[in-house]
Amino acid sequence: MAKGLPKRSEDYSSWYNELVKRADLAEHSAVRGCMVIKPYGYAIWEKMQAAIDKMFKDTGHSNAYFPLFIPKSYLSKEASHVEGFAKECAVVTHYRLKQDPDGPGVIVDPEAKLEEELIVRPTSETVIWNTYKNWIQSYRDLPILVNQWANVVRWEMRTRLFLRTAEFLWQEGHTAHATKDEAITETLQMLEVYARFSEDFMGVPVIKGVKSESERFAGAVDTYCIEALMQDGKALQAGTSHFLGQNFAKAFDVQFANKEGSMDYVWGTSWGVSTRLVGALIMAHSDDQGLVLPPKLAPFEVVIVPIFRSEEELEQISEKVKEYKQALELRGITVKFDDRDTYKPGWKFAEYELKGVPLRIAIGPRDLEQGTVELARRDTMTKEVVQADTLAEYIPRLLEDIQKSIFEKALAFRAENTRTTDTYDEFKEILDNNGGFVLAHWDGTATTEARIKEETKATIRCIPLNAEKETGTCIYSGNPSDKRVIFARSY
RNA sequence: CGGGGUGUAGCGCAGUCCGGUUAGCGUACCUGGUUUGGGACCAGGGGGUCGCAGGUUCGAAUCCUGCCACCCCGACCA
Repeated sequence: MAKGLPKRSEDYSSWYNELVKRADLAEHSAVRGCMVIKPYGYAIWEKMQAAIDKMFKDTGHSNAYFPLFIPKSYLSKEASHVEGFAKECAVVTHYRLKQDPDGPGVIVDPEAKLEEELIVRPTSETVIWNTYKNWIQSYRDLPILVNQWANVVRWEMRTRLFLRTAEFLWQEGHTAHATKDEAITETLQMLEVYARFSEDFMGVPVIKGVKSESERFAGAVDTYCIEALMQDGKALQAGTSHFLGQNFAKAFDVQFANKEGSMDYVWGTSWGVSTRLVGALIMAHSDDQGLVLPPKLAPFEVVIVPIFRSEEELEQISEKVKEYKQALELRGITVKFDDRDTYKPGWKFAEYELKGVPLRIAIGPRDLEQGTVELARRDTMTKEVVQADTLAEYIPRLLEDIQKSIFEKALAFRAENTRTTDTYDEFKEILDNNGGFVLAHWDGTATTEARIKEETKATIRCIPLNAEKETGTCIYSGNPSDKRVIFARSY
């Protein structure tokens, strides 16, 4: 039977790629480095968007939209920002095509060269700050709390479905504030929003922290992040929130008259999460059977599979199913009834397991007689027969339980794969044998960080916000350190 | 851009070393029948510029030359 996925434990990479394709989430496009997100995969992203967007609205943010193209000169206004992004940008140089005089097809019209090249946005700080300059005169215009849902392009050399593609979908929030404190508060608030989303909706536990200087966003004063651990022991940065200081305000000359009547530069933040979260979701929970989706993000939470021999039997079942389905939908549960006669029940079972549907109800003649249904949980792969009239009551609780236990399983996995060490030898041994997060002392220098990265491929994922003060010595240099940081190999 | 690999039916592959009828297998697809509580079975059927271009040869998926594409590992990164 050639239907199974590659084993997760044997070849994580193939397992992931196969799963993404077989669960109908996405595929590589013919266009270099780009991805086609298929309807089922996109439905998950839409669920994420809806939940995240609501959290933004609840914290006072509004959506807006800024241009896809950035004039080259904008990008060069903030020195470190350019340096960070210049290498990976797509550039528009012409605005017209014409018939090829030497044959069929079209060529770029050399007459139609742009005066100034346009960069396809890799991120929008520059266009947005250029716009904010016109929006802000006085402290009364502040704060500006804006988010945009958009696509961005980064010409990555190597791509992986959802985790790294040349074009990806994301949201980027860009806020402007009158004071430093307010901007920092905003930065941390949004980090908290991301952490809550990840844990409460995705069921993925994360560590909140701040990036070391070398991992910092180009143009930021501080980059905060949430770091998640995948099942292969590698870390994944799931979201970032940047305190920009006055860097972009200075680069774009965004000043305002403060209460005291003097001019001051605006303080900024930016923060984002992307379709990479779908990748995180897949890698955090799925198994050899396929995807495991937390109910809150599943395109549908329950699938009903009828088991029938004849048209009449299907009709009888369908009648009951309509009843059950309605009762569940009244409770806000999304239900899909798959009454196709072109696929057999066993095939459907396997298919919905591959797609990670949290709960499956099977109902056949036997159940009709006894007023029962068979309930199967995707996360634990357990089955039980329950009285149909208890469903409306029982399923909402069960879904909550699934949501919770998926998170707890991931949390337990992280706990098992988080280790503490004080020696470099053990550090290397842990990375090679177990992977996962390694808590170790670091002397705070970029040199040490770079050496460790070079020798072990592990990077400092973050300096945890809740790190306890603890004196120790750097595992690499032996120099003093006052707290442990998190190392891991990462995506 | 460096190192390795692969291009043959929608997908996965064999065949290439050592050239030889009509290019094959699994799966998917279509038709008919029997089936249906864990990816059904039987029978029949359709589907191929063998990555592209050129060359060698009576004859090329197979040998030679050039090109292209994709994948994996590295550098870059949400």
